[in-house]
Amino acid sequence: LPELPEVETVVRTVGPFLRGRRIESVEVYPPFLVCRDPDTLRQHAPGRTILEVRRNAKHILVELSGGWHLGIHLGMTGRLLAGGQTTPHTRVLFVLDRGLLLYDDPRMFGRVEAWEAEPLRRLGPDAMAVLEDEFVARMRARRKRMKSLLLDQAFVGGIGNIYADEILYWSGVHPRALSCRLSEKRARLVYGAMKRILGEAIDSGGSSVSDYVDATGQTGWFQIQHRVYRRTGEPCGTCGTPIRRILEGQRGTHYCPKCQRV
DNA sequence: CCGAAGACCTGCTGGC
DNA sequence: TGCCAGCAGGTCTTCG
Repeated sequence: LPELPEVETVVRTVGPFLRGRRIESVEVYPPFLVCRDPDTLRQHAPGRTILEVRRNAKHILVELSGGWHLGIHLGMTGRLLAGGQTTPHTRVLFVLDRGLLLYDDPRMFGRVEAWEAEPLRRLGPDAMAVLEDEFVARMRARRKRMKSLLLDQAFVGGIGNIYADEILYWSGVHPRALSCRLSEKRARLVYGAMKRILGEAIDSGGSSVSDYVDATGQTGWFQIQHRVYRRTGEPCGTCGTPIRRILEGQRGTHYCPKCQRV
């Protein structure tokens, strides 16, 4: 469930439960794809206190006492659960001084790792934090198809396949439009759509889970009404033209051929 | 620089 | 009803 709004919801939901907790022990389960270095995690996480839980783009950073960090990425199907029962998909289990923290992930594309220093990543500015002028300037300086650019985490961090399609729909931009060809005005529309759509998704996820510690954001996630994503053949909500599906950068891409002509 | 293709995985669904 | 290709919210590497 993991694009920026879902990760933000997880952090807001699970963060308050974790803050101040002490990690007593860690269990890592084979085949060690999610946690590829179980020894480091088992050696350095127990005994430390969780100071802070933060989000950067789609990454969750858990700040531990003594300068260590947990880096968590949910991949495609990862879930971070406070409390609850282990499942056949539980890959990492943290025993806390009060309660449990589970990382579940059927497809195992996610990652749970321990780092001594804060990990450096080839990551652009966070999509909710980037300033408009910077976003617009960098977009127009690149020559790349808009769908691929929005998905490029080194350009801006946090946008995934669903929100990329929705952002382009709301700003009237064709997924294959070249970023350098957008007018400044149009680029600002893309920025505005990005902030509005991600912000609404965060509000929706956050409001529906409030203080519910063992939720992961799913509840908020499914309340969101997509206008083009996975609506191939359905009439566009604006003009009625059937939504089209193409492949762009190996990702399923949905758009309205009439409303998105830029 | 760019884009395409394949790899990494399991699980659900849509069409026959 | 049952089966299987195709597809899935992400990223990484290799190759042309």
